[in-house]
Amino acid sequence: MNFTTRQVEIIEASKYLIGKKGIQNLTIKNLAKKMSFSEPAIYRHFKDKTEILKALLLFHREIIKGEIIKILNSEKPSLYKIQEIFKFKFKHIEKNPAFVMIIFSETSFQYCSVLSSIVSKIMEQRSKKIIDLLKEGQKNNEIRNDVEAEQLATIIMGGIRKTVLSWKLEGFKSDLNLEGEKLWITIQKLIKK
Amino acid sequence: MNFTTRQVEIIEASKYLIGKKGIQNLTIKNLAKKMSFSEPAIYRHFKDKTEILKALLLFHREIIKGEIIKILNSEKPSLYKIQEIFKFKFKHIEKNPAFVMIIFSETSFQYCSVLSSIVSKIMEQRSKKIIDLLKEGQKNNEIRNDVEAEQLATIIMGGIRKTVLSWKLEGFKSDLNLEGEKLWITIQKLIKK
DNA sequence: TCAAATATAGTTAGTGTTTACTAACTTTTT
DNA sequence: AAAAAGTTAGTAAACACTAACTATATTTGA
Repeated sequence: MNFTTRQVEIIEASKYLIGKKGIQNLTIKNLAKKMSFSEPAIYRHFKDKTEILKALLLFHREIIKGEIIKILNSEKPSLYKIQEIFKFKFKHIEKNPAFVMIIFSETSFQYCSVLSSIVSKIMEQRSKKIIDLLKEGQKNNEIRNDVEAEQLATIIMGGIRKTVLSWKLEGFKSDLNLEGEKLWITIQKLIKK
Repeated sequence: MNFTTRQVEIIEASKYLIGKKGIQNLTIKNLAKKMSFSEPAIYRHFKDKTEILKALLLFHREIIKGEIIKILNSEKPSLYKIQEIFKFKFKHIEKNPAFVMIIFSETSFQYCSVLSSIVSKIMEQRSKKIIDLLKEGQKNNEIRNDVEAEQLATIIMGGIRKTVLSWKLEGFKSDLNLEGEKLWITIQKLIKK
C-alpha cells in the first residue's frame, strides 16, 4: 500500500485515461504517452498491467475510506451520518468524474480473479458500514424498525449507483448534486421513523 | 428489427459468449468457433461487430418488452403490476445469467456512441414505465404521495441492479430469487400508503 | 573526500499474439 | 444462371511485454 511518487503519478495517469474514455483506453502505450516516457519505463514501476489496476483500486479505496471514517467518528445521529456519506459520495463523484468510469469498470474486471475479488471486497466493506449505521439508527429509534437494514442499504446504495449511471449515460449533462439531493429527500422520508 | 434465422443464431451465440466470460469474450474468432464455421462467414450476416452488439441489444429489448407489456395490460392494481415486473426481472435473470453480463456490459459500450445511445434509450424507457405505474398508484391512493415517483423509480431500479451486482460479484452463489423477494418486501413496505 | 561500484530509471528496437476484417474462390440453394 | 452462404489464406493494426543498452543517482570503501 506504500507507493513511490512515480507509482502515484502512474496511478493518476491511469485514472485520467480511464476517466476520459473508459477502461479500454488504459493501454501501456497511452499510459507511456501521458507520462511522456517510453513504454518499457512503465515496467520499471509495475510488474504488469494488472498490478497497475490493483494499485489504482487500492489507492482509490484509501482516499474514500479516510473520508468515511471521519464521518463515522463524529458524534452525530446515525441518520445524519448516512446523509453525510450520501452527500460526500455525490460531491466526490462530481469532482472526479473519472471515478465514475472506475466504479462501473468494476464489472469489467471480472475476467481477472485478482481484481474481481478486490472490487468485491470494497463493495462488501462499504455495504457493511451502511448496514451498521442503519442498525444503530434503528436501535436509537431514528430509523424505522419494520424493515431490514440489509435491504435498506441495498436500496440506498443502489439508488446512488442508478443516479450516477443515468448521469453518465446522459453524457454528464444534468446536475448530479441536485439529483443526489432529490434522492436523499425521498430516502430520508422513506426510512426515518 | 427483422432478423434471419442465422442472425438470431449468431445473436444467441454472442449472448452465450458474453454470459460465459464477459464482453471481452465476444470475439469474431470465438463466435465463429461457437457457430462451427469460419470467421468470414460471420460477415455474410452482419456488416461488423458493432452491428452484432446492436442486434443483441435490440433483440434482448424486444423479449423483455413483450413480457412487460403483458403485465401492464392486465387489469390489476399498480402496486401489483410493479410487483409482477419486479418478480419477472429476477426470474428472468436467474434463468438467463448471461443477461447479467449484458446488463453490466452496458457501461462498457460507451466508447461507441451508437451502442451507448441504444443502452441509454432502453434504460430511459424502462424508467418511464415504472414512473408511470408509480404515478398511477399515487393517484389511486395505493402508493404514498409525499415522495416523488421519479425518485421511487430510481430506488426500485437501483435496488434491483445492486442486488444483481452483488450476486454476480459473489460468483452467483446466493439464491437470487430469494434476495429479490426480501428486497420486494422492504420496497413494498416503504412505498405503499 | 572522492573515485569506483552499484542500483535505479530511463532508452531503442523488437517479439509474439490477438484483433477485426478482406480478397478471392467454392459450394449450395433458389 | 445467379444469388446466397460458405471456404482458405491472408492483412494491418493494436496489444502486453522483453532484451539489451545507457544515463543518472546513490552508496561504499580506501
